[in-house]
Amino acid sequence: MTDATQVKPDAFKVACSSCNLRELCLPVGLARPDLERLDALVATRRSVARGDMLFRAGDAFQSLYAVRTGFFKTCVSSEDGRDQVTGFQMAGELLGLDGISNDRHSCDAVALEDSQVCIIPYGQLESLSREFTDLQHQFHKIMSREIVRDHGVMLLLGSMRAEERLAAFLMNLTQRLQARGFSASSLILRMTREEIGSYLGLKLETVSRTFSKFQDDGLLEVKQRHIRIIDQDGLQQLINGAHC
Amino acid sequence: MTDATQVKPDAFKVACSSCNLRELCLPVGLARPDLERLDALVATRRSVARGDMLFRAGDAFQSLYAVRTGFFKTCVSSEDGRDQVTGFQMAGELLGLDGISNDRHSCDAVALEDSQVCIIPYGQLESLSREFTDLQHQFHKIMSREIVRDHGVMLLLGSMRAEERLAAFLMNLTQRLQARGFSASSLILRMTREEIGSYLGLKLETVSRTFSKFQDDGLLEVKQRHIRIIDQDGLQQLINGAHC
DNA sequence: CGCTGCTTTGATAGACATCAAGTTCGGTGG
DNA sequence: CCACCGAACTTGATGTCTATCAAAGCAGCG
Repeated sequence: MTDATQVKPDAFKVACSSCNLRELCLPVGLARPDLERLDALVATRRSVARGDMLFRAGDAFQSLYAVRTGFFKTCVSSEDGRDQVTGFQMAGELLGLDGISNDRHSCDAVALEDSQVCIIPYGQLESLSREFTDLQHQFHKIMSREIVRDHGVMLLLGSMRAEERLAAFLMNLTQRLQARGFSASSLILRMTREEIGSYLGLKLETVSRTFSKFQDDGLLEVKQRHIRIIDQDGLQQLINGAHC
Repeated sequence: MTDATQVKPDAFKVACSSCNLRELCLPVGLARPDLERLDALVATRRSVARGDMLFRAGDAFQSLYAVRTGFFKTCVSSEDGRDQVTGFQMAGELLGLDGISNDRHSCDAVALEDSQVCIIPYGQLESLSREFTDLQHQFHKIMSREIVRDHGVMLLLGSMRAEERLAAFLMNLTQRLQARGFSASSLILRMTREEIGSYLGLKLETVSRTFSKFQDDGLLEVKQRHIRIIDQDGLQQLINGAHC
């Protein structure tokens, strides 16, 4: 499908300063001058076809990537073939922070639909954030937020049951979609049941069964990957331990 | 026990530049001039008695903390009383990175034995790392390493069985202890079975049973919190999926 | 010396995994 | 345009692992 020689970044660009994601992405809260310097830094974009990898574990780390359009998953795997989805990323979210620690990426980033990312050369980002306090601080916040998010996932994996996990997952997804102007009640999943299961520490059959149960309980309407949320409060109660 | 009025940081200090943890802590790889500036920044220390909290979720975020002596756990909890240990920290490791995202800490840090931490005022660290490229880069590496570590825990929680989890936990602990000059084969656990269980997504009884099984299988000698590792390779094989 | 908190161990139950068919859907080629 | 194919999904039957409930043992400390 995609021509392998066509690896060159997309020519045309949209500056951060005029990007409609600037309130969700790296530039949050930056003033004019900072923003214009950031424009110069984030000069190139790259398209990633559905199923292709943006980077993979072991690749040399050069840049961070901001999702401009589309949807990604990241997965780590252990020496024996165990595999774990560590996150799903949508527009405005950053990919590649794992690479800083070692100068090598430690996970794979796979596009779950045809996507576009902005390339943020890491060395230049470090330089620029030595100049601009706000950018520096914003970048630190993003890394810290990732740590906090991961702790939330650990809580989920360590202490929740299947229904709670799936409910939490759906609430998180819709929340993020809503922040991007999408409906709070209707969504299309970009990932398979197996990928959801991997993320949530469940088998795909359990994910499927739990979707069915939610439908039976009148919480959702499920048609394959089309989900309509009927009872948001009900889902929230599930997360808040409405068991025992 | 500890006098509540005695909250003032410990007066006497040991400079980063002459600290025996400098190869494990924030100063890794820093040259003389950077190191001396860091000395000025990390001026104060604080003692935390066993069972006391260094900070708790919701506290205003001011500083990072480097463990100088002792042992900590960090835990997050959800609105309903669910609780999850997200990590154990020993000498040279940093605490408080979660706080950057929100200007509030999002987890509790509890001393598991009488401990001492070096206080790293965060605002000053940001200033200094605008001046010193190496310090900036080192700090970013530490945050990134935390993210990578968390992904490893997600893999553990999402895809490993009880024996594998405990084996991985023990191997990780001994590795870190060894890097600090302790024996690779003999250790004293600073945490309860319940805390280990919380971290590993298991109940305390399961942790206890698994210890017993490891002992029966000749992998360990377990006497309460005293652990002697007899068959390191055996443990490693367990982690690498020696099941099925 | 007797608490109290931590740990071990046993018996049972429950949640999720596994194995095994079917079903739906989207894409492809005739 | 329709039929077919394969991937993804659903659903059922069964099994395994871990949680839960319960009781007893151990160890450190006042």
